[in-house]
Amino acid sequence: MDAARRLLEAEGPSALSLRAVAREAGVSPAAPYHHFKDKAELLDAVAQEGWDILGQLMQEAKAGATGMHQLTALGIAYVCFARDNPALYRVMYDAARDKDALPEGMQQNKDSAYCMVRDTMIEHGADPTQETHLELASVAAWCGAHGLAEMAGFKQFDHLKDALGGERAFFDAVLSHMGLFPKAEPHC
Amino acid sequence: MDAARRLLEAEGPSALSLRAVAREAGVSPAAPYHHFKDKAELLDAVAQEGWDILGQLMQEAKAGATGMHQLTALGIAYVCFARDNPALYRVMYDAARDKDALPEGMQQNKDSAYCMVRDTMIEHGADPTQETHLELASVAAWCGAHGLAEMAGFKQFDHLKDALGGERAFFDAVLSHMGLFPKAEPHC
DNA sequence: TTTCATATCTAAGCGCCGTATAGATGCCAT
DNA sequence: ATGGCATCTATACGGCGCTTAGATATGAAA
Repeated sequence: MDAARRLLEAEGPSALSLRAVAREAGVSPAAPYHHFKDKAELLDAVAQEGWDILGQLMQEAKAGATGMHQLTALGIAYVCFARDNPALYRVMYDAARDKDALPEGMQQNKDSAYCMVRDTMIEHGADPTQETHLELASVAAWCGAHGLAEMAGFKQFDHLKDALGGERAFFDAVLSHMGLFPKAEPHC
Repeated sequence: MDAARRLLEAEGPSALSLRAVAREAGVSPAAPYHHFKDKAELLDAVAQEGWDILGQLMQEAKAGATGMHQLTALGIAYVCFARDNPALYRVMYDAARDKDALPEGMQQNKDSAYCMVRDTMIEHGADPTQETHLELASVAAWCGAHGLAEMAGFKQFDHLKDALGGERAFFDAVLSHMGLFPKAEPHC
């Protein structure tokens, strides 16, 4: 898995073949099959690690903000993670797509990130008895952040980033345009 | 390209190999190379067709709504397209990602869809002189719709769809939670 | 009508991929 | 000392993207 993460960072997701991972780890092409059922299971494990790391980053971001700004901090942390680890982020979503159910650990890590959004909304005014409305708001926030995360790297937006004074400001502006994220404090 | 589209619908994007396309078309594995430089170029062509179709659907959706609801109609049309053509939608974004510049025709088709959002905002009150704000709003709407489009198929949301009385209502609710899309009219 | 360029295709092969099988090696508890 | 277990290798199969070399048809020019 170390080899897989190394390869992913260095060469991107298209270079992440089982054989390449084995080469990087210095073992034969068949060796990984004694640890993972198939390639998908290896990718699942990498993805789960990714959700774990993302969860920690979001936790830290939340701790570094106050009030409703915590929500924006979560969103920014989410998008920055995707920008800094584009290949890993894609593996994480590829693993989640086209699957009836996620592997246990991955579902847990993913849920914990989602629940952080939900909990933050409750802590700052959302009515926890209006379950449907609360979930909708969380899902909308998640969708918005995910959409921005996927597009964050598009060259098309470079002039907007410049006009706003940086990528960070761009993320903040887009998120705050979606009703759910208040404009962030200027620091960090 | 007909063979490619057929395969894409029938077997999903992972089955879309050049050789499979050639088989489906009834020619040798090398034949496609006389029409496309490589596999990516074939996928680009398929993606461009996809943007074209999506643009038409959005145009029709806009024509079928009035006032600010046109914006929601665009969003719903976008998300429904992704739900009905998940494999094609992925090819479209995979072709757009990891590329410095899109092929000419694809960029045009993609821009025309984007401009429809922008224009609709201007037609219904957005100030066209505030260029940056206008673009931000359009980008935010695009991100939100894309995020929802990618997650539309997640099993996790099934209970929400049920609670709201259908997928369509779910899309509408999520989009309207993002500040930019007013709640749609009940029909269609 | 012959000739020749062009478009389209096939056949064969390269190296890489995911995966399966069979067997080797080392370690640890009995 | 022995047997089970975890880990690994060697080898092979078919599919993949792609390349090269050569075949076939078509249509314009001579």
